[in-house]
Amino acid sequence: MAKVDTSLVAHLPLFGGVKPDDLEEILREARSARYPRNTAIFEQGADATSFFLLLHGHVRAAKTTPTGEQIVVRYVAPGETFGLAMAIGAAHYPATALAVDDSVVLIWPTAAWPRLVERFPALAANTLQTIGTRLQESHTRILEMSTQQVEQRVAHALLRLAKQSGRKVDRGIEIDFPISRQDIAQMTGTTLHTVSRLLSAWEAQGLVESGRQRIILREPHRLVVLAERSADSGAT
Amino acid sequence: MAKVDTSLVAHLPLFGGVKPDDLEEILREARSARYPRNTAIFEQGADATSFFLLLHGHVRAAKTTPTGEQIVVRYVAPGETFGLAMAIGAAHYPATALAVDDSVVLIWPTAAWPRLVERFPALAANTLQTIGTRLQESHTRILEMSTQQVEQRVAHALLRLAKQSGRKVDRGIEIDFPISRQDIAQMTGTTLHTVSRLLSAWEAQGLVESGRQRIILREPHRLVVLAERSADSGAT
DNA sequence: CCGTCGTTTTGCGCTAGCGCAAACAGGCGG
DNA sequence: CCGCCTGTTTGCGCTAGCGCAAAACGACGG
Repeated sequence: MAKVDTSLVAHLPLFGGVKPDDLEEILREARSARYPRNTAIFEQGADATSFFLLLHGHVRAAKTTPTGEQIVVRYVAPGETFGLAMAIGAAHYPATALAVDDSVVLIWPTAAWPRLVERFPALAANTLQTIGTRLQESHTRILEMSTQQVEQRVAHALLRLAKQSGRKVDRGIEIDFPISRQDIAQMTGTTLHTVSRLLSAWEAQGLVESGRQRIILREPHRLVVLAERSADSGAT
Repeated sequence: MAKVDTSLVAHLPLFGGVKPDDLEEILREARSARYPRNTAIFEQGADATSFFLLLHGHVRAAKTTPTGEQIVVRYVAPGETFGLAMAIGAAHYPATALAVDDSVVLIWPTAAWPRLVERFPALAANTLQTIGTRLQESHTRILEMSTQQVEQRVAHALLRLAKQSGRKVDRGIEIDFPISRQDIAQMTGTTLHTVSRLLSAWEAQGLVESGRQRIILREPHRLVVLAERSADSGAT
């Protein structure tokens, strides 16, 4: 079904140390699918029947509390895997995945994972690496939430998004997918109101330029300074 | 050097699916060491020369910011691995490990990991599982920090500690290692003052009993109720 | 038994950021 | 072109929890 050229994915971390022929075999087990903007790829709590590799687009992974509050776990960029519930021994997806942009993914059945790992141990090693990196990032996020003010956290979040999915435009660096104030609030543990106020203030200072689900960093360097600042003085 | 009986560790998750003979071989590569209470096992930022398996005692993994603030990443219980920097592709330890109680650990040189994984792929799979679980827990913690009040977070933290390392005593469940108000604050993203106030209030209500680096949950069930509560009424 | 040091308790004032509410704006479908 | 829907902005008041400070406590070594 899926006719994916190996050269498109061979360089991805997931396939590091995998021989071309093997890669071909691995890809044979996958199918590809397209998800239009704002469609769910899987829901939190659903059976983890598949795992995914994002080829194009952007996906938001979000976790919901029993009472309905949400946090954004991460944004998935092209080339990254997601929905790896099985690799970590979970039978159900721990989060919801939503295509925030028209997206194309490769899909493997969860059931294929044990066999693949046995035949190609590099997959396990690479995945371990990936998950480990994410764990690190989670810890960093916890550290930030524990020790930094909202302003610093939001600045860091924007800088990270720009680094991961920034597109150079004439005015600066634009975050390359639709993202709302609410989303940013859910990444940083604050409210959309506070994010809105911050962005307004930053816009007035020429630090950013933003609109509906759209943010451009005009002066990344000044934003870095702001993000680094510990807990002192106010506006310029 | 280390004469560790395989039967002591064979049942641990890390060695799931490893044959007894293989286990013997794996253990031959390890040495054991004892760390007295309040000694560092490794420091954040140091070269990740070894990885560890805790046999007895308790270890606190903590991360420090450039400005000196700390958070507790987790408490390691006997049977758990720690210092897995290499498995996740980090050359340096991302946190500091401190023996909070007299502790005994098995130590493998980081350099042995690739070879071990190659010979015993189950190790990689098991470690992936472990790291995956920790990632989940991190996300849960982020969710809590984003959506819950301090009181709920502290209650959850205590319940988790009790579950992981609780010892049944006549009065209730005691957390089985020395832990200060400050430590709990660093686990929940608050201050030792606030934790102290909460514990005082809970003690007055007979929920807990506590002293210097010592906490006993007297009414775990009522604490669960408290932890679950969303954001409403006050004291009894 | 006493002194010392780390931990805990508690009071008090303050403020970052939340919560609510209402107005506003931009893009899309009809 | 109009109306609607979703996202954004902004004002206002409030409070959870922080930060500082000081005192009390308790364990341990000498």
